[in-house]
Amino acid sequence: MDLDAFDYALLDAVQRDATTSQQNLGERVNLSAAAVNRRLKKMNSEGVILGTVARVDPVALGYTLTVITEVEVENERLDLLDEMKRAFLACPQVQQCYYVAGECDFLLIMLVKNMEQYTQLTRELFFESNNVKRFKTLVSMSNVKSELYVPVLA
Amino acid sequence: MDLDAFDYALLDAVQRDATTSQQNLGERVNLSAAAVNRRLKKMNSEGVILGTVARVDPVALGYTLTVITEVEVENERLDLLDEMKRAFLACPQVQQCYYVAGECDFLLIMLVKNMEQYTQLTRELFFESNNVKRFKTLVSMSNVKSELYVPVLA
DNA sequence: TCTGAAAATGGACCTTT
DNA sequence: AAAGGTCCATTTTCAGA
Repeated sequence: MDLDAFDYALLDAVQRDATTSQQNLGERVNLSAAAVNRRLKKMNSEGVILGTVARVDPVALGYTLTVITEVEVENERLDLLDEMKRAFLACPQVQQCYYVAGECDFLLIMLVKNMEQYTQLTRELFFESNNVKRFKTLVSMSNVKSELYVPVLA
Repeated sequence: MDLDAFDYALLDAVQRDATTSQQNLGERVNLSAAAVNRRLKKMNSEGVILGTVARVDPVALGYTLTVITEVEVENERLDLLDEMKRAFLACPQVQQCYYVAGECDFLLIMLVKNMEQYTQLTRELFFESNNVKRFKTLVSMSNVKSELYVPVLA
């Protein structure tokens, strides 16, 4: 799908605040509300817009700790890696998981309530997998920035 | 603010899909649409819900590379760290930034179109700062998971 | 919890390029 | 055809009784 300047402007706006009315969006980008509606609908169905979600404050739910874990695997056999990916995907405390090139293999960003919960999770995710050679834990002292905004300019 | 089981159910739902109507949400959690409206409004104003945003597919906008950078600083003076934080915050390609305890100091997750763009960004963000001792780059080969969902159960 | 007004969405239809 | 605009019906939101 190819996108024009109107689409870019809309993507920028809805990534910042998806509650803005189509009327209001239209006024900003110089388009009728109906045209905005059509474009958003299309970008949704084409998968440019993956979805619309509420962002929740982790602290309000007791998740005061962000932990970053670098995981090194024992064996890079595809079926073993897939099994690990599945386990990470299924774990709600894993917010993000990247499979990376280089010395470590997986990088996880986890949200936990306290260190005990993290310890428990390491047991389930790392020790029981039998394919983790070692892992390194980094604890976040401050979440300077945490968003999924995709730049539309530049 | 304290939250009950209804709030939890609502937070779970709107984090997955914020386009669901309050009517529909009410049916799922056994509450009238008006009650759902009041609760969501309250959680928004109290900051439990930080906002509602559209999630965009980075690839659709040409961002095919996710790069993770571990930054080690030269000097931990607060004003210097704040200046760095500000630079990271202001850079749209930096999706996430954590200030961490341990051997490295900042962990960044960046979205770039290609390696040239990354090289350019390292110049702006690291070399020009004069406070970066060294940095290590990890390239993501697959984004196994990438969301900001906060678990409501467990 | 119910009711109702105001707002928002999304389709139909016509016009322009 | 493809995309915009206007109009209109339906749905949704949200406040007051």
